Amino acid sequence: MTETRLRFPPSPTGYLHIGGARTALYNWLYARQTGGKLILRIEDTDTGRSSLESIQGIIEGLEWLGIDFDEGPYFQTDFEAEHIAAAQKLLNQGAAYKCFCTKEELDAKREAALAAKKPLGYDRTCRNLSADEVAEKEAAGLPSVIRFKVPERTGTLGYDDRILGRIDTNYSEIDDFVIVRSNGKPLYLLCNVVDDIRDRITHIIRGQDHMTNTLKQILLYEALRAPLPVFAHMPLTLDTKKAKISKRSHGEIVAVQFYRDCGFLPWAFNNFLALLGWSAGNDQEFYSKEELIREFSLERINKSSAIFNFQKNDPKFFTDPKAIFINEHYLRTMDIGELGKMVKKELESAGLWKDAYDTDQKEWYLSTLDLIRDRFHTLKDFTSLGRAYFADDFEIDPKPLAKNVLKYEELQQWLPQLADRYEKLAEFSLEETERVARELAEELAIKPGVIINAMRTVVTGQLAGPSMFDIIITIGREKIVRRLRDVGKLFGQE
RNA sequence: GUCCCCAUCGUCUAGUCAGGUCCAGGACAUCGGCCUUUCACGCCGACAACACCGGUUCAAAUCCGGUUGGGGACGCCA
Repeated sequence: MTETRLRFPPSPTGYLHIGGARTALYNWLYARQTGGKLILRIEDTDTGRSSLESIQGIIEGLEWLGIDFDEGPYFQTDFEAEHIAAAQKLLNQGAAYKCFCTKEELDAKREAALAAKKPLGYDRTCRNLSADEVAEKEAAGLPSVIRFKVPERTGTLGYDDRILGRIDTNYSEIDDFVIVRSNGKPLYLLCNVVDDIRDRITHIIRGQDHMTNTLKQILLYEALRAPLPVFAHMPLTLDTKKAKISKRSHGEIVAVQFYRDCGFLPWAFNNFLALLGWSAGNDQEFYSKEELIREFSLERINKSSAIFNFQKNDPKFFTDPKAIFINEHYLRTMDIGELGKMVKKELESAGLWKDAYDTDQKEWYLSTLDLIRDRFHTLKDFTSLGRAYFADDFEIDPKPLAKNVLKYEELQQWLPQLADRYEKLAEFSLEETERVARELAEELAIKPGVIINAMRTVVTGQLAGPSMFDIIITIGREKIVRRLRDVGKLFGQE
């Protein structure tokens, strides 16, 4: 069997969004599974809309996800000569023709057809122009485009889609499409095929929005006498109103970059994306990279489109809840050393990183992460909710402040009292710190919870967290004592 | 308007090809409960779907037809 060769051909007109990322992922998965190659090709023939920043953003997005390619990036505009040569070849062999209809004429016809509720296709006005007529128009300086001449055939044109099954369409439904602009620049339908032929692409996995393009492109393959690749049209990703996801109408919530910036784990996001439209046929929902590569199959991709169920304005579920759930799962089960590297970057950019965390304090650093990660949703939480573990200048959440601290005036005496006892403790251990705290509560005839919860808020700034005495040991005697003694500050005193 | 694709809980889905084991299973979310110094995890439980109508069959979520609904395409964009 020949090597499988797949490609991901984004047009650099914006950032990488989740639909594109999912397409890239499925192509990558299939290439890796079959031991084939994945090619990145930047389709920048729309010079008006393509931008360098966009190219950069797309490559960064793929890098972040860990979707690596074997060839490229190639740039479509580098192969313009080939595209034009192909168009010329088609023209010479009578498979294409020059069309002198102006944009204005075509727009008017389209509008009229729309108004009359008639089909919108090109009416083939220029298809049967004689050589003399063409020469005459050219002599008059009229600009022309090159159109592909859809063969005059009865019956249907079809192909076997690896996801959808057999697809058949009447030839009469296919328009004579433009392959070269009047300014001489080749267009997508042609470029894409010429490049795929040159790159020896064997499998084209792309969105269902390309289905009509596929029909036209099959005709191009035939006219160019090239073997047909396998086609697989993936379901589209829709928004909660069931409209196609697009950069323009949805903004950052659909950008891969947004998830990177929100502290998602790259593999968790891939895992989520993979499940948006595919399942192995069982209940498994967490896959290692190796497992997913092994289990993935085109045939098990769903036919129906999937909704990216993102929410907004919710502090916890700021996107699809399932994406967050999967992220949380990886956050608390992944190798702690790996997590340490990721959190390091977060701490660094927050100015909280200490080099000792990589050396003397490495053990402390990793065990602290292990202690606090259970309650976190993203990598960002380590520097926000978890700030008190790495710095002294943390915020106190107003809610627990009112509920656990300000409610009891006497804490201004109790907590410093506890601090004194902790300071004198011979053995600053889990058991001893807990015993002393409970002892104090008993002496004061209050519930241990009052002391413990107040302590949590004062020491971590949070309403919730790990077991209080684990926190005490982790943060250490000195800081604990200081923070407990400073409780008065919270009551607005000095 | 024309053509194409699709149709199971709010969302992601299993089951559909090879009809019976499905008064439809799992997960997320939601709501209860347990656990607990808090919160989370975990565990237990609840809520919740075969779009509709016909046909075939002893039997249909599964096969067939139609209807409805949703999506996509119809560019000198990609």
